Amino acid sequence: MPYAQIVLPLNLKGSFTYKVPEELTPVIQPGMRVLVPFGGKKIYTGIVFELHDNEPENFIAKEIISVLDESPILTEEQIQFWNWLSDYYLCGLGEIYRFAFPSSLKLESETYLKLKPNITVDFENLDINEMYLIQALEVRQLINLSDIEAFIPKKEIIRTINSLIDLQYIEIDEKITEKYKAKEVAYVKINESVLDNQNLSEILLKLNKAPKQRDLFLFILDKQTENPDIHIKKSDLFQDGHFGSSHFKSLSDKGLVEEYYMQKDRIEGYEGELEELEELSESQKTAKEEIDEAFEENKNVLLHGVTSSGKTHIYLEKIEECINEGKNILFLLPEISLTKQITQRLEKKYGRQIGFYHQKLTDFERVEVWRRIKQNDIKILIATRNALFLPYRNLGLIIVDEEHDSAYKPREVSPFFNARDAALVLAGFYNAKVILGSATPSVESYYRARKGKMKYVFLNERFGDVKLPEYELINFKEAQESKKVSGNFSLQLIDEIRKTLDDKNQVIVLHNRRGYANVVECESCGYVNYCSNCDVVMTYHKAANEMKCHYCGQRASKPKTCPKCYSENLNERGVGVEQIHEEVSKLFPDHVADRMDVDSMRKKFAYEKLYEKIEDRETDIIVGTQMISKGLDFDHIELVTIPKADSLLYVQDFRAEERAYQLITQVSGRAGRVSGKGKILIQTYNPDHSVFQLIKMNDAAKIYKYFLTERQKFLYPPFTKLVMIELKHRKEDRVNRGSQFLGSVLRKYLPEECVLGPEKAQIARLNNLYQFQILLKLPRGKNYEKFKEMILLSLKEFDEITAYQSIKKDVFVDF
DNA sequence: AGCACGCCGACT
DNA sequence: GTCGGCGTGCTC
Repeated sequence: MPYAQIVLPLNLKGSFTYKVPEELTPVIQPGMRVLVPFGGKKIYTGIVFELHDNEPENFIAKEIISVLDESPILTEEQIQFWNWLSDYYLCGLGEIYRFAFPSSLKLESETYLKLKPNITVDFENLDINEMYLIQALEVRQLINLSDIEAFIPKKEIIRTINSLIDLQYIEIDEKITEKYKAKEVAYVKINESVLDNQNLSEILLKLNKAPKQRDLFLFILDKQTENPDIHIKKSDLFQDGHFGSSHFKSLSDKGLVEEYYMQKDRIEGYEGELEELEELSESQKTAKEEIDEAFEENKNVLLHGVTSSGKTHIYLEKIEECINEGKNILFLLPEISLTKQITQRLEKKYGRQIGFYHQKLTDFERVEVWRRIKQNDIKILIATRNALFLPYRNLGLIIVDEEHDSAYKPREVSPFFNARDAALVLAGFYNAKVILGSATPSVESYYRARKGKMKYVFLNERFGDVKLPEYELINFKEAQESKKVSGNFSLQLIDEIRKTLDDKNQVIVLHNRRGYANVVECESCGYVNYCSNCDVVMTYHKAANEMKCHYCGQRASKPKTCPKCYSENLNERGVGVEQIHEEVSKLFPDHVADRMDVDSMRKKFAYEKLYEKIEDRETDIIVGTQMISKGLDFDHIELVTIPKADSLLYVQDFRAEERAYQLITQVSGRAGRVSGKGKILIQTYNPDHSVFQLIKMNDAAKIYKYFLTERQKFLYPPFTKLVMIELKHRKEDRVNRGSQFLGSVLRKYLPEECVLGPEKAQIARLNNLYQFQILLKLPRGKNYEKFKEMILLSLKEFDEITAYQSIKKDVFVDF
């Protein structure tokens, strides 16, 4: 098989064909990383996806420079998974590769070269470039590929390196990886196989000739048996000068002890005792049995458990079972800041078998987790969506917590995929099971479960007989008419808050809109402050005293007079959370009201500080955006209020009502977690709105039935498949015409009623790019695959027009 | 995606 | 006279 299909970390579709040099044919395998030249002077780390012997017809394949792995870094399951993602989400393998791998695992021209140790170079047979490079390496030891450009012509670089690697003079240095190693602390332990064999006396006998080594061995063994959960720092061994590192090295060479590296802060968490699980309540037991049944039938599970029903508890049981079967677990969360509770409970029990993987890790930390996963060193990985790409072995269970959360499919980063749906597919490749958990499942998952494609498990009670909170609707219109209001608060609402505060309990006020005022408008001439990069009005932030664009982040100072007509009558419209916070502070001057939104939480540890403040009950009222719906599990919050609930529904999105329901239900879950006397006050102009009425009834089956009926009526998912194509360009005219053209091509291949648009995007210009959208509403079922091929065909036809090539296209499947 | 090549305007 | 803007084409 002298040819290989290589995926490169570029946003190009498909793979590239390279020739496998003869000496590499015995070692190369799909899933391994290789170094390949690309486009004149660049070198990339690519991945072998396929080996074959079809000589390309239209070009001459370049040769693979070297193979970087001894065994495939991408498992077979991952290769299947990547192919699926690429097919399903219409994205390139290169994009997936880019996203999936930590950058140290895909070094490019930043890759460093070094001389092989102990070599004698025969300069006679080198050409001039090769000599330059060797000489440069003798002086500098490490050189990256870009540096080489300074003294070797670009076109000669690859050939020169190639030839020197062939001659065994130089090699690739993984310097970047090693550079980070210093940040970790070395720990030591007795080799596990030694402990298993139990033939200690034999070992000690052999060590008798080396008393220092024997003592050291015993010292480590002692510490380890004393408390198996403790980690022994390598540096501690040598502290009193009794042992030296050579003693340790000898032991390590004999295979008796080994060292391992960990981040320091990771270990500090779980020095406590092991915690046994509390027993499950009756309803939890039933739920767990239902899950067991489902797994036996090879079905995945949607665990719909109301807030505080103890879903985590059930997860823990399943995790334990899974570990006992020798399988590993992936625990997915929408964002890593939510790990607190689950981590605390798991760490006590599983200690060093837990790993974390998320967007905030440094590159080296990511590589470290890769290594540990590959070595089967992590049993439970707590992670965000980017962890779907790790080289798992033995994966037995994936838990997707808060499965409805939109953080599972962010719109900003390509490739665009929904981690929840991808997890289901990935699990399939590993023959692993999935539990999707949520108090407010997405309509799609609910439907899937109700259709029998997954098992639906409903946990309808809070743990420990705690009652669910009660909902009450306040008619703000009536309150206004009878003059029983103060600002945005009805007197009834104020009264309820006061009562709660008088009882020394805490109150949450939800207002899901950042800033102080949405718009600052000139009363004389109507001027409003637009962002210069986007077609969006800027929001006034009083706390920071500036105007902010919530889309591109641009900031500007707040005008004192109208920049157009110099009038001083600037009017603020649209209520933001800062304003609600201000009102609350004025209404309850004797109580502490804190604000929680992305703007006030930007400072380091701001979140932690506020969290503690709430925990210590130094804060009485927490005013915040949707941020407060997550992770705030406190015992003394008894009242949740939503003064301007209508704003949750005024969003132009077919999921707006679902989102509103989810947000309201999630914040509601913060109330009365212990007392069972939680109360939710929804203040609205439309108390008769179905969504509010249904929330008040607190009947999940009914509200999902309502959502599903609406979706069916207007042909939205889960009854159709949505694909959205977004086109962007700096020139409005260009992208306008381009999208018209693409629209006409799509209409040529797809049924007329399936193609909607193109239309200007809701934000017509973002970051100086004009955006147009085409929405495809496609039927589910067999035809869908055909239609998707038609989409690909249309995009290809579109790409053939050179004038449109500079238009950026993003395709969102399952929009 | 990145990069080279090539063709037009505003500068030492 | 050139520097540098970006439109276009190509990468196994």
